Amino acid sequence: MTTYITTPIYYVNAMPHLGHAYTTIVADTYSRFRRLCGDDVRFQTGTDEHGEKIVQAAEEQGCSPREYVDRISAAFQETWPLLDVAPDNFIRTTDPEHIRVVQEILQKVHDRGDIYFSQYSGHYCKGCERFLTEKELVDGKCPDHLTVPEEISEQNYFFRMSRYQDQLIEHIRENPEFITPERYRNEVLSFLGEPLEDLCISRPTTRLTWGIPLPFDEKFVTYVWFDALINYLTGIGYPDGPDFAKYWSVAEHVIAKDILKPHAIYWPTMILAMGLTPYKRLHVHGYWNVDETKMSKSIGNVIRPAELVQEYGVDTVRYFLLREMSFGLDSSFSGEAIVGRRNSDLANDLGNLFSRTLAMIGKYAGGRVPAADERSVTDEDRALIDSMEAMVSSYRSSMDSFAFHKGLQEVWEVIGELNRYIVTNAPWELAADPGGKKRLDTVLYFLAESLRLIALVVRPVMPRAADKMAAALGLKEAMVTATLATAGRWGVLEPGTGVTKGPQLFPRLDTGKKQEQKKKSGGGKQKKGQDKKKEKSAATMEGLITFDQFGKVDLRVAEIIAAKKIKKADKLLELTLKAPEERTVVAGIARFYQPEELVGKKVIIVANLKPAKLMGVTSQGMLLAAKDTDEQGQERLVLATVAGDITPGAKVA
RNA sequence: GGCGAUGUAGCUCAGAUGGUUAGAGCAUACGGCUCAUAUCCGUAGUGUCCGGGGUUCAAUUCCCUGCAUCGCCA
Repeated sequence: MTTYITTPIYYVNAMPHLGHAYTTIVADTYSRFRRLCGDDVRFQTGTDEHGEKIVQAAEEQGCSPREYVDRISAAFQETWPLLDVAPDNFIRTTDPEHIRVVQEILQKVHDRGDIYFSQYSGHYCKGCERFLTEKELVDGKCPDHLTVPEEISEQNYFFRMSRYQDQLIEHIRENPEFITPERYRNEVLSFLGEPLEDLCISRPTTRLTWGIPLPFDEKFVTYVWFDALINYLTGIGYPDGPDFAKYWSVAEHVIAKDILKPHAIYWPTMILAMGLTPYKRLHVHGYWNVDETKMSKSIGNVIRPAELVQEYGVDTVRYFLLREMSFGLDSSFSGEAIVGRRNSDLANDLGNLFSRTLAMIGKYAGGRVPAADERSVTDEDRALIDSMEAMVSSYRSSMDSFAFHKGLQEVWEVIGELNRYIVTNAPWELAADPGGKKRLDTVLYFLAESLRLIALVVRPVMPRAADKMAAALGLKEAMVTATLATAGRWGVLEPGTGVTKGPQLFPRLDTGKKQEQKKKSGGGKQKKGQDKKKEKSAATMEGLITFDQFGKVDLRVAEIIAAKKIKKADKLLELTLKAPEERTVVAGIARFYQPEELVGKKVIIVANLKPAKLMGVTSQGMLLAAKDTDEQGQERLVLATVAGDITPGAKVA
């Protein structure tokens, strides 16, 4: 079998973020899974580098488009190894070979009569890089960019997409797996219920030069999609590379839902126009919401993959992303959720299972996997074999249909079963019983063999952890690179194999606070309930607040326009602030600041603090200030302020 | 405005061609074990299955309607 899996090529107007990481980890995991199934796999990702926005971004940074795209593209290429993502090919739309093939295809489609020249005019929004319809305008402005679009009349080349509409509808109807999950297939079909408009595929060089020139008209360059989508072909050597036919016939694309239309409609019609067969499957996933709001640069909650890996480790990040999101739906991302998964699924369930099993083989069997004794195999043991084999097969079908969350859930079900198996068989009791040796050996073999299977199926998701597991189990290189066909069944582990416990697979993630608490309790045994409770609440509370909670605090810059002492209060000053409305705030800073030196200062206030009456004056908010004690034991206090000039009332966040 | 989806335990979600006690994980409470990463195992609880109406012997499940959220389209 052969597999060709792709991510979209990422537009280089942004640095890699969580969304990019998820799509790419999905594709990487799938490629590793197919290799585990013994497939010949080709996995491709890359960057999309042409277009107006790139020119603008480059200008803003004072460099050439070329320099700019090289830099951002490099950032993507450097990110993937950090996530243990290993593509076979990284393609760039500025690669000479790509450019050559795009031109070849344009010429071909043009020759077939599917590209025509036409004039039109409309409201062009630079921010959107497209023409807006009358109805889209709000007060004559682009609703997204709040700018008045330019009236542009121009001639351009169009791709006759409409010609392939019926053929596409038929293809989607006949191939239920063409677009998955089903909701997106329905969405596409519903969109195709209306007549398709032809696709504008060019930009005049008077307006844009950073693009691929049309081979049949040098006064135009190719517009984004026609250039970008073709990467899926150029990356495998279209039209006559030796591997092209082999990989194209099994092509699968992974995308986020925001680029469904280009991939489910533009792309297949383009392929049909070239005389090729459409890709095999399109897998559409949802968004990660970060702390209840969508990820967005302006809110500042962009998650950087590299930072995540540094904080939680690559295996935990990969596991979390794949386990937490039902493929196709949106999910929420939070530090709390990732720590929860790490501690309960990875540390408590899986890590501890390995730890206890390997420790027992060390202690009770001299560190070598004992042979199972045929005659002491029980019904429960046979049921365990059934469970393990059933797990491998359902895991396989879940992973194959991109239900990663389900596949992992199935693996964790047998992990739970194994933890129960240990308790019911109590190897420590068998070890204490002089006649329990044979049964003990059997139980230990069953555990070790089960762990081997778990290490095998977990590999596509957590390659590093799988390596550690394999090493701990003393597996030979051949077993490490084994496939499900050769190693995905019971009884492969050879008795006598030497195991080593090694370091913890997944140490529990503690917070500083929790560790402090541990020290305070002196490590001594306390009343169990109490102690446990404290530990747990410390772990969940962590002393951290969510972005939402922080967002509730309305911090603003305020200018002090008047200040006076409050009679009979030696610490308090009554301040009149502009923020931007006028308000009165009472501040306990009289010992550190004279009223006159404060006027004109721009300070930071909490604007939505519940008003309070101090010495008869109502205070609407509070000032932020830092306080400490100097070497002489003198208290010092300094008001928090802003580093540059800014309008009173400006929000601080 | 049109089309569609979703609304189930504190949280994240699964589920039933309509049929006696509606599920899982996490969280919570209690108990047990000691091989293990203060881990593991067991027990317990909670739900007007979004509101209202209808069909039916019977609806959370089907139909209609309302509300809320979201998506696509215009």
